[in-house]
Amino acid sequence: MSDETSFQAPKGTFDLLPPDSAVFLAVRDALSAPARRAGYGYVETPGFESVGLFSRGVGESTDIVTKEMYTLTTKGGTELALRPEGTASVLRAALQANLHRGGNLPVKLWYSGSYYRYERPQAGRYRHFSQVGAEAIGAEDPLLDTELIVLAVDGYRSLGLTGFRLLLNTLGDRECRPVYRAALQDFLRGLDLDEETRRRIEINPLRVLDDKRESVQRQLAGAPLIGDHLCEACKEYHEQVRDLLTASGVAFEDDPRLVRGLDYYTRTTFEFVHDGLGSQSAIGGGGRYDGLSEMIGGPSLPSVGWALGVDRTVLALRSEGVALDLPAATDVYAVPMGEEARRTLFTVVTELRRAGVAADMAFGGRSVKNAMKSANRSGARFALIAGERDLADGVVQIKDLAGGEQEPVALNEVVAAVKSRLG
RNA sequence: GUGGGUGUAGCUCAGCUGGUAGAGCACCUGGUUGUGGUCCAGGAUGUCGCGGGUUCGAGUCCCGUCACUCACCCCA
Repeated sequence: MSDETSFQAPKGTFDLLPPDSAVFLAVRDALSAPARRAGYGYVETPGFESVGLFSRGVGESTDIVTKEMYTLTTKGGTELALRPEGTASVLRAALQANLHRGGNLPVKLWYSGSYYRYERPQAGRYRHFSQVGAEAIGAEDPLLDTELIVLAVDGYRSLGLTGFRLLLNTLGDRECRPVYRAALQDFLRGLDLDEETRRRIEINPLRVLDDKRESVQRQLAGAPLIGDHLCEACKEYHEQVRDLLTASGVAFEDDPRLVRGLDYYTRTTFEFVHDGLGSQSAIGGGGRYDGLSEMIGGPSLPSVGWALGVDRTVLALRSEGVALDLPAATDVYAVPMGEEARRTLFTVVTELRRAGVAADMAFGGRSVKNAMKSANRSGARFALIAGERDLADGVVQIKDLAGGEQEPVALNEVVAAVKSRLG
């Protein structure tokens, strides 16, 4: 569009710029706050990992691994991939640092960052996106599954989001899932499906269940469901999760077709969906992954976690018309008239900042009218105005920008006066 | 990977069956020689995405191309 530069953000990416960027920061903060209050510690892992971590962890048969990864080969020949999701990396980091041997399981971690998938962009789906995640590693306890779900719900609610639903399912474990898988395959092989889907039946038949094409869904009407094939342990576990959620005041919908796109999930899976994202619907999702640690070479560490989409949550908020109540970035804006005033007010602004007051001023020798306009736009509650006459009297004018009242304050009392007015 | 839609001022968009470009908002100046937000008056702004074709003449029609966008697929 613009000829100002010949470069633009790569396809499927977007820049976060003021003032909207403040909303993203606030959403990121709000989504992680419940986890931070619940004993989850911050973890940060590299933006790229060995390709093998994802192909083994996320699953060879998933679309994420087969066609959506950005891969690269280092000069030394190492195959790396930009991370398409967070769980595998976080578990790898925990294993590498032996966090699970500290004796206090589960290891609870939260994180936030950028993820990359090579897909065709569309509303709510980007090649570079942002998630907040939380993982509880090394404990098998329905309370923990419930805790995570509650934390996510609290995060959404704290933002004022109301139009989301929680879909819940269980995928069974290594006992009952293979039996179900075989039964499902038998059923699916008898259907009229395209080539790629037939291939999927052999590799990951559960994924066929959440195919959204109507031609496929119509044929799935009589498909065997995991619920009828669960072993006693899984059935019991799932019932407990359901009861605990209800007791926690969290509404959910049982969705026996909910599979999710990553292979590592076992037992509890869940997804937060919202209707305001165009064709995309998930604003967050997660589940239990009791076998993942072993899949990437670690010990048995039953775990559960989720990832919440920051961009998608912002879209969901917009679609609901929710405006976050963000405080103005600037409390006080200084408007100097003349060179001496510029120096004096700069000193005052610096003092204010050091005293913890968000302060800014007009730079570049602009006209008073212009500078006052900037003061107004900054959202500041007060303007500090000073020219030769004021400085001669040893004062600056402090003006309430909402009401318009203005009064002089002695230079050496400005910080105290501002602080008392700001409350 | 496969389809559809759209590219005109900083932004959102209008521009009829082709006659050489407009609105609102934003911006700038002045009314207010040291004061914003309201009001009034005035002002600047476009290779009409790019390339080619048809035509006396193309923002408008045709072809190509690029970009953006929505959907399939997939997921946060």
